[in-house]
Amino acid sequence: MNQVECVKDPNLAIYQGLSQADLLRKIVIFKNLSQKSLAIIVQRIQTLELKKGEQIISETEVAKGVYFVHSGAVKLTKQDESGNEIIVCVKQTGDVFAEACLFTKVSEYYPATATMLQDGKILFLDKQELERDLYNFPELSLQMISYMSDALREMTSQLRDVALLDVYAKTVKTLERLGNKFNNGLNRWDIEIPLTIQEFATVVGTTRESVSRVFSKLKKDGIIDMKSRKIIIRDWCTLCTLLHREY
Amino acid sequence: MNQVECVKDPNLAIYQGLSQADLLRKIVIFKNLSQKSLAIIVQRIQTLELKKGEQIISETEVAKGVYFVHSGAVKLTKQDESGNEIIVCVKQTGDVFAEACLFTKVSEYYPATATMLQDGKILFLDKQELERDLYNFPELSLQMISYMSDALREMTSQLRDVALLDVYAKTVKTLERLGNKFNNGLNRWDIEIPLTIQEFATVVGTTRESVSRVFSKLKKDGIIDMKSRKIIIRDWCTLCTLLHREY
DNA sequence: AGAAAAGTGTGACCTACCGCACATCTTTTT
DNA sequence: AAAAAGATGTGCGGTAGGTCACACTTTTCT
Repeated sequence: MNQVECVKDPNLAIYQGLSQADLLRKIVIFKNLSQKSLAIIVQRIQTLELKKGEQIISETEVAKGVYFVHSGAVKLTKQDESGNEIIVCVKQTGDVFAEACLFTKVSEYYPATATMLQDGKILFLDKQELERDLYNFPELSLQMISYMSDALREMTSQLRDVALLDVYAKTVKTLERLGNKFNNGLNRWDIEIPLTIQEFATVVGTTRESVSRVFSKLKKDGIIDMKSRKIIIRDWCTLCTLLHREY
Repeated sequence: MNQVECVKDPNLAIYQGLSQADLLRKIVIFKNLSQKSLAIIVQRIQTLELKKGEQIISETEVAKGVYFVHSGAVKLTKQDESGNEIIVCVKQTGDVFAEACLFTKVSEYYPATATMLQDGKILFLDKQELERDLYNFPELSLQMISYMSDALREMTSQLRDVALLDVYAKTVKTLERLGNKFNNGLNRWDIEIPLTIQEFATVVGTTRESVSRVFSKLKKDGIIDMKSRKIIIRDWCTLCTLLHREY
């Protein structure tokens, strides 16, 4: 684990078979795969170094493969006809995205647009090659099914929240959800979410202004804070009580 | 809110031996499985005959297995704390549900509540047994991944619609979506959707009254109709143009 | 068939929140 | 360091759509 973080020159990793296997270990669905199986897959992986704001894939583009977040964070967005945007999901180190393009017909588009929220490394694997790997390594298939189970489950909860809750409740819930996701170091204090209020609003499914108003209150209570275009959760404990206390 | 009168009788499970292999062929993920593999799985399948309105699983219940719709239709719902309900998804002949419980920890709940919309046969397979089958039959895993891909993709679109569209647009889109789903016989005319307006409203994520108002217009234009607590789409072609014409 | 239960249609409020406007604050660029 | 670009805070209508109320229709039950 420490070795992974020690890679100084990213380009070096691309040519060193072994160290790239370590890159893959960061991805949940590869974590428990045997060294042998991994070695085979590694050869086909492409690594992309991307900067904040750069677009990885677009929902208007034919799906070519599946992506993995090695480092940094990624937002997945969808638009309606009039250009309004919603962030469907935020992906983080270890996550997979565009997995919904697997086993679809070749002309199918990507399910969403993906954009970097922070600088980071993204791994790419061609659709057909991953499909073959899934066939050859049953453990990998199971991991994938497990991962998709979680994704589906989370998405149904999100759908319920978006449809039923008011802006205040949705905002707090989204803070909890993303807070959990970005609580890397297990430090319960000062969790950073790399989103602006504008972006956060599109996760919640509301307007910038509405979120801003809710945030004003939360800031006053010392629960959250903002610094350099990130949201910082200062008081996780209180945050989690907001919705559960009786009215 | 309105509690469902649940008559769940496990004794209704019928074991029908070999002819059950044919039952399984109706399910998308089993369709292309070899006769041999299928024969093994069949032995563990349980069949439930259920009536309209009967509850199959609840989101407050520990997940025991995965279900398949042999006939009839099923709604999957979630509730928030105050009892408001949303229909997350409607499942039909060939579909799978509760698949999100695969490979989760044993104490995990079902992701949603499932209730019959029409009389029908539901097949059940124990979670652990299906997990083992997935490991043993790679083709089955691939089918499952493919199915979950579609589910994920559809869900992201639905999330976008719920968050961004107004009631009119959401209603029409939902009619299109469900129309496609229930257009069994490929007859483009008179597609029946086995939902009341009340239920339909919870799919759309709005109130009964709002849907009723939109439906009034659509009925006046001869696009839809209602008969015996079903929605009937009379003019599919016009329905599909409603949202796409310029304003 | 008749009663009870469930679902529907529509008008009249009422309110949450969207959209606009504009000032202010923060970050990036040059 | 100044300028430009971007993000945020907040007041103020306007309105889509939620809520309530009640009459009416359709389905189910006995």
